[in-house]
Amino acid sequence: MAQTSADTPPEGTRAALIAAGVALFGSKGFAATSTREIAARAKTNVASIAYHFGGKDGLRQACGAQFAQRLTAVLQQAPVPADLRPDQARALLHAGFARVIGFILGQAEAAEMVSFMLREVSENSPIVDQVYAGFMEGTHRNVCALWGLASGCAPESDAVRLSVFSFIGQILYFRIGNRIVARRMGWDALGQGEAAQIAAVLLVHLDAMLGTTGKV
Amino acid sequence: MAQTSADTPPEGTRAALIAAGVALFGSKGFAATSTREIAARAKTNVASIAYHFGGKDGLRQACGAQFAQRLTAVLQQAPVPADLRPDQARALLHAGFARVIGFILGQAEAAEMVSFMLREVSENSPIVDQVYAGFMEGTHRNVCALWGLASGCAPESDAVRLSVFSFIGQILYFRIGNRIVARRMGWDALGQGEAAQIAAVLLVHLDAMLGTTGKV
DNA sequence: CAATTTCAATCAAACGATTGATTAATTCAA
DNA sequence: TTGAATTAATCAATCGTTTGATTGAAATTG
Repeated sequence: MAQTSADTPPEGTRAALIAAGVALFGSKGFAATSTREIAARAKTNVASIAYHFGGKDGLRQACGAQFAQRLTAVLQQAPVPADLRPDQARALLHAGFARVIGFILGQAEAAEMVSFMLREVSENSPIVDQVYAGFMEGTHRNVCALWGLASGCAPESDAVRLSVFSFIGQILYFRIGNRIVARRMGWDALGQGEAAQIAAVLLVHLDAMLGTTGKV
Repeated sequence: MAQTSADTPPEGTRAALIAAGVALFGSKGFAATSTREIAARAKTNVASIAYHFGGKDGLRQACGAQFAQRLTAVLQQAPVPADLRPDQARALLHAGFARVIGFILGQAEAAEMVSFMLREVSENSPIVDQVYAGFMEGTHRNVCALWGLASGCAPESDAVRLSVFSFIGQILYFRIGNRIVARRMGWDALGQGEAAQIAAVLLVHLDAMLGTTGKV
């Protein structure tokens, strides 16, 4: 077993395999990616996969773990003070979502990560359970707390929880369907400038949705 | 040849193979689905795939074609009159989206279809080109026309086009991430009742977004 | 200090299993 | 009888995994 400190910094073969795994699993799919192709991209031997992760499935799990770890770092969520004024909560939502949108739509790294997790979700993979319990639910709960304060609704009400999901869905759609959007918009690709333009529209939607949450 | 009218249950080997293909490609992915598994589900022989579609890739294309055909039938879009009043346009948007949401979130058939096309999109498959040119762009343009009339903005403005994409993204997210949503909401699954609850929230968002489109 | 052992890590090569595709024979309806 | 449709059997290619050998740097020993 690898006794290297499996942590943040560059690490060598193990990290290279995970990076190759996320990229290839994300773009081609788990089953469509051969272990030989992963090893080639990571500039190592096929047997390294079995050595470091026990097999192709082990590498898949490691990719899922790195997903949660990386996204947790981006979110850097702080506990929500309960005595926040609505405008303060709204400002925090704006800032937080602006950072998330910038990452999801602006960073090439995010494209691979989202694609990878998207596949896991649609295959109902056990990795999704880990990621959900590990950070998805907590993150969603925190956002709901802010959304509730900003909109004047109960944070855990159905309306708030569903609205938060809806807004996240808007962000992810532009990441997943970026080629379709780019074609329809006449863009060459979804780069930094286009991401900023989308972010501006989405933040307007955020205000609009906050103003009507719970008005069913 | 089997050229009878398209119905729900098996109508022939060809239709059974397409149905099996959409279901399996959608849930497991194209590469992860073997031709033998497809044949078994369609209750026929492996060689039937090559006979009817020329091979596995031919079946994939046929599945894509059926996707466009089926969704076109659901959308049943009529040309948009140019002299529509804003409230009439808004009413048409409400009705149309309500029907689409009901189909996407309420029909089990839609789950397979969306999963199938989702994979094609994230693999940047040539099938996406056909579906985009065949009906995606035209449909989006029609919705933009209504959205522009209802919001008072130019139909082909960046704000309108991006807002329409955003709203579609909300719908698709609940279809794709239905298991995550269900878990967070405490639901057993996403059934008819839950779909109606989501639809209510989304239609509120529609009004909210229509009111602020172009107010960047 | 030098010689030896230990061990994580990587490699080329090979394994059995499964893949999509093909073939020739057979069935079935008109 | 004829042509379309289906079948069982087989093909080469590729899959994930395993194996035994090799490396170089620590750890141990004399």
